Order: sequence, then structure tokens, then C-alpha cells
Amino acid sequence: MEKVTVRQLIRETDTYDNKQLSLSGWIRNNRDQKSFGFISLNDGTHFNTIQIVYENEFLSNYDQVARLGVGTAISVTGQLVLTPQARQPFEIKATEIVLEGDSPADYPIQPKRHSREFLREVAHLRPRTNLFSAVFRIRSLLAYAIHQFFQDKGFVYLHAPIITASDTEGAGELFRVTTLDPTGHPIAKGKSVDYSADFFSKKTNLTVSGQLEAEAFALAFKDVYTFGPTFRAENSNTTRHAAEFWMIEPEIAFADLNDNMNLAEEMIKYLINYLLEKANAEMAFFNQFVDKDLLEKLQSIVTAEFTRITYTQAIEILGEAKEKFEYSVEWGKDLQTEHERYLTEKVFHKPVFVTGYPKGIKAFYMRLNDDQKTVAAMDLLVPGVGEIIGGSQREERAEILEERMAECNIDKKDLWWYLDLRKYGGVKHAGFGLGFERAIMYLTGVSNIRDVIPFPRTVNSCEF
RNA sequence: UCCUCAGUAGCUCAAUGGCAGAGCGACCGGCUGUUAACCGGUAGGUUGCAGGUUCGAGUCCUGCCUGGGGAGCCA
Repeated sequence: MEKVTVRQLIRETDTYDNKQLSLSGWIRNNRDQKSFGFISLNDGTHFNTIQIVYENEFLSNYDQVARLGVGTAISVTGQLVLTPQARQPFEIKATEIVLEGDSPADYPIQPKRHSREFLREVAHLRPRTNLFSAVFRIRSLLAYAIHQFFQDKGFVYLHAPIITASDTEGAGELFRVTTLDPTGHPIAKGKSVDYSADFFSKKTNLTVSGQLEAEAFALAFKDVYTFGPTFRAENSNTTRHAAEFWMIEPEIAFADLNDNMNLAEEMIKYLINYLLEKANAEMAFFNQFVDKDLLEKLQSIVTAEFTRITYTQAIEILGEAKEKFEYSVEWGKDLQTEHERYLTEKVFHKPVFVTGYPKGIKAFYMRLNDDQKTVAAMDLLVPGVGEIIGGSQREERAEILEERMAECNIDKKDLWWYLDLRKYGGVKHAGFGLGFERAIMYLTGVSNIRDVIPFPRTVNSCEF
């Protein structure tokens, strides 16, 4: 007897027509009648379920099977029969159904609509629902697509360190990493902490970005990317922030801001095309139940050229807008969420790159423009999510970089190795960071970051 | 951290200050092709917690807890 998966049956239905086969999975729904019944079975290999038909006549344990509830694991032996006139293209006529793992009546997932909030409380069971089955298969596919995109271009994949000693970027609060015992010596109340006694003999933290290390590798391999977890201990309670999230950070040498934007745009389009091609069932589901305009929106982006404007132009557009903003628009101030969303959703209706931000609101490593006032930064704003990518051309001129570090109160000694990169064969280079979860949100229409991370870590929440 | 809304059966939600309810799920029964089936019945409650006002509080007041949404910060 051939063991098959739902995925095989759906993809190669014809080759299994009328064949005897066996498969195993979990019951999504069981509808019994007097002498026959129907089970919707999902085995995890495909988004869709398949229908198992069972009849009293052929099953010795009909009464037992008829009582099996949602979530029960079973193995089925039977024959595949085409049913072109029914709602499903084929079904399995069971000759044997074996109980593998019972699921009692208090199983929390029911064949009905649940709130996302409730499902977060049962994060260990929610991947068995349609929505989360689709989300997490997309997450897996997207990770693969990202590797394929960069690997096809010859980029080298860099594993940036998770534990670092550099907290220079100022990107929010850090998670301290220490082996010191907080209940005793040498952390005494009211005294400063002696980190020389700590594991690394210095203050260390979980990384907030792999960018600085990626720059080092870009100046050896030319084109590199990181793809790994990053951490922020920021007390932010929004649908777009998590304490632990993944970032993709390509870094390209002998390249400027335009090359950087071209890469970002090409990557976004590649990812959309990849999903439209490889995740039909899931994307159709999102389009039907999560965001009715999703497919239309994504398809239009694949063919559209992303808008590119400067920060100064953005300020002008916002200044002339009839919209009333809560925060004032003024050159030198950072764009607020409401401004970003207005630009991408109301003015351009597609992704927008904003470049050339004032140096005062951007990080020290971004390359100073000739006007001495702005830096070669870029943010990619997309409808629905806001900022999805932040990047820049890096400052490759050692003197100017040191000046900027001084302005930003960064000690040269802490980043001696970063300055070395300018000293020895330093060239112009650029890179950007893409929030992996934000990309998933954008591509699926799911609006809460807690619903695209398998077991999300947010403020006050680290169950599972 | 700030603003705001909410918390009632396992879930999704009702209930003018006056008998705490429905749908789904569960359980029992019915049904010869169901599609989150359908039909009949049964069980299921410390109304988030602690106080207060009132003849009477799910409902009003105070404090706390938890969650959602928005903002800041950012990816």
C-alpha cells in the first residue's frame, strides 16, 4: 500500500485515480450521518484539506469513527475517486480508519471563527488553523525565496553574531547578556557593575543589527547579506514591533544609494512573484479572508516602478497637502507615521523611496551629501505597513566618519575595527535592512506582527 | 511610556440600574452526499479582581489586573 501525502494527491491527482492508498493526518471536521460520514483531513503538507468518505458498510469501527472530534489524528486506507461534479475535485473512499491520537472534547480549536487574540493564547495549536497554516507556510517559503534571490546573484550569506559588545547604533534599548549573578557579588546595590568579571570581560548585549559586521564582509566579498534574529528591548506596544524579530541586511561594495534602491526594488518584486507562483492556495485565502485587494495590489506593484523622492520633496508635498496632520511638517524633523502613510497611500498609491534625510535625524554611518546637511539615506514606505526598509550609502571617508562619530558622542575606541575598514581598502558601499516580519505582513495582509511570528516575544509576553 | 476601547458560558457575542440569554462548540438522539451540513433535545455562569453607591449592580463610582487599537521609538 502506497503511503501518500495530501500534497501529492492534490498535485498529481490523475496518477492516483482509482488507486488504493493510505495517508495520515488530523481531522478538521467530521460530519456523520446514519450510515456514512465525511471527514475533512489535513496532513500539513498542503493548505487544503481532502475529503474522506466513510461508510458503515465498509468500516468495522464506524461508530467510533463517527464520534472522532476535531484535532484527532488518524490513518486512512482507501481509494481515490474523482468527483468532478462535487465541490471538491476528488475524495478518498475509506476502507480502514485507524485512530492514531485522540483529541478530547475540550480541544480549543473548533470549526468556527476564533479571534486572533484567543488564538495567540494557544500559539502551540494555532498553526492547525487555516489562517496560521497559511501564514507560517508563507513565512517558510519567503525565507527560502530570500536566500534564492541573493544566492542567485552571487551574494555571500553572512551569519552576523547574536551577542555583541557594540551598542553604538542607538537603535532602542538593548537586552543585556551576562553571566553575573544579580543576587550577589559583584553587582552590589548602589555600586557600579564590574563587567570585567563578566563572561566576556565587558558589557555585552543581544544584537540589534548585523550591519556593521556585514560591512566588514562586504569589503571582502563585495556582495553579502545577513538573515537572522535581532533583538530590541524597547517598551513599544504596537502591531508592528516585537522584541525578537528577523532582519535581512544586504551590503554591497562599489555601490551607491541608487544601486541600493535598485536592489531593494528588485528584491521586493522577486518576493512577490515568488509567492504568487508558489503559494496559490495561501495567497487566494488571504485575498478572500484577510485583504480583499491583496492580489490586485501585489500584482500592480510587480509591474510598477517604485516612486523615488527626496526628503525635501516629501516635506513640500506634505506642506501643500490639504490633510490635517497631528504632527507639524517641518524640514529637519523626522517624518511621522501619518506622513509616511499619506505619501504612500494617498499620494502615490505604491511603494515610495524617500532619500536624503537631514543628518541630524539619521545614524552616524550614513554618507554625508555634498550639501553638508543631508545624508544618503533611503526609507522604503509601502501602503498598509509604512516603513519596511531602511538603508543608506555608508560613509567611506575616514575623516568625515570620525567627525560624525564625535557629533554623535560615539567613542572611536569602541569601533576601532569599523574605522579600520575605511583605512584599508575602503570603498563606497551601501546596504539596507528589511524587517522580515514586516515583509510577511505586507505580502499577506495580516496586520499584526504577533500573528506572523510562530511564538512572538513582546513586552510582558514570553509564553511558549 | 502616553491616549483610547474592552473584559459576561469552552469560543463569538447579547442583556433601559430590576428573572443572566443566544449562536457555535460539547453531550444525547434523528437524517442515504455532507462541505465551518442540517433538525430536535440536554448540560454548561463567583459577569477579570478588590472595594464603594443603591431597596436592588453585568450595568454607576474608585483602584488594580489582563487584552485590543492608536501614538512615540523603529525594522
